Amino acid sequence: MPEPEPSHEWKPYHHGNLRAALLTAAEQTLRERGIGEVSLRDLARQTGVSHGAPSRHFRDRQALLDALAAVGYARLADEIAAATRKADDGFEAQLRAVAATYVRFAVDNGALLELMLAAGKAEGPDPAPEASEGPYAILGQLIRHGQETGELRPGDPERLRLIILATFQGIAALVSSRQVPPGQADALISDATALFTRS
Amino acid sequence: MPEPEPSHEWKPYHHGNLRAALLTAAEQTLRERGIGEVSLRDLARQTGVSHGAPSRHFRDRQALLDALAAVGYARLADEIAAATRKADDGFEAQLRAVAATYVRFAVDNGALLELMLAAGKAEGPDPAPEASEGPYAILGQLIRHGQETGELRPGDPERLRLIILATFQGIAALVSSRQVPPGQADALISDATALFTRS
DNA sequence: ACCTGAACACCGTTCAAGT
DNA sequence: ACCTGAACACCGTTCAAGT
Repeated sequence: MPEPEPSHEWKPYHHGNLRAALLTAAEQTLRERGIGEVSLRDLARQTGVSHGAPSRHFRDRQALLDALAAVGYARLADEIAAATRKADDGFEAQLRAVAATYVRFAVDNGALLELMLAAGKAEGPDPAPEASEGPYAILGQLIRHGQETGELRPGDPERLRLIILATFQGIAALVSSRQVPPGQADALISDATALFTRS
Repeated sequence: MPEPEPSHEWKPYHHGNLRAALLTAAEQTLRERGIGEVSLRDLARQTGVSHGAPSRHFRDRQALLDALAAVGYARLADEIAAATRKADDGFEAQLRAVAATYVRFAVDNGALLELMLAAGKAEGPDPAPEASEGPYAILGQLIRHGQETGELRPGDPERLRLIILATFQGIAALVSSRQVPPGQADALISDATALFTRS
């Protein structure tokens, strides 16, 4: 007896969306086994498709990794936006919340974050969002607001943004590379934040 | 006519030191073509040796990369030590010199530094030196000295060390990942240093 | 349009064998 | 002690061919 007819005309062989399935599998492999273990052939096996199929959706391995990095940036931006909305009890608390979110993301998604930062160094198009959007834009807005209300020290806001970003990113890197235990992160973030707000 | 006798008894087949030759070739390949292109087989070809030979000196590919990271840490420590010796015109200048050296190292040896930082996350033994030695020790000494003479703000020296280290490392990461043009690094370093020294 | 499957040129790792 | 060379199980990428 025949299979029930698929709802309509063309239907992908195995997936409604092989592309999405590959990305999901890739992120899981990245998390569990590290970037070196992410191979197109293995992802094809995991999603039940022949080893040549992924090339329809990603020109090569790097294209898949770039797409994964873009997913990571979108998620980080969401998390930071959510954290700032939650911490509405003052400017310094919001700044701390941004940092804490960044550090937590770095700890929970170490390999993914590494991929996101490394993608910027390659030749191809950078999957990182522009400074005007994504996770960094929120920090920029926060800094301008803090300077307007006098809760943040004065000075070139762009340079201040970069220093704050560098410090938070550096703390995240120290925690993520286990040079600093995660439990110490909050104290470090508080110290650093106080450094910036204290005029 | 016979080859001139080698000076004495045993002589390695092709090298006085295959290990060193492999590391040199690896660093060059790392710099010119990126970490993904560093393969044991290719290094064996470059050094004129069979593809199985490297395993006598490095158990596997990761062991070679770890050794390369250790070389990097040693060189970074040397450069930072040299920079602080040179900049003997006051505490703040020394602190700036350390940061500038770190950033320059990151720009000149991007892939190597990435390797150094990534090695800490793997399972095996970390090639990074202890906090009591290597590049980070110099920063610790500098900070203690700065606090004693009152040129650096007071506070837990270990936490201050970590924040300063994080900030410098973060600036280096921003420059290295091209989120900040190299020409802007010095201004950023000066701003950050002033933030730390100004009580 | 989307996927298959063979083909090619690469890997890392292991291991008996040579010197 | 140190290296060779074959063997094995993997890769990424390409491309004619199928549905």
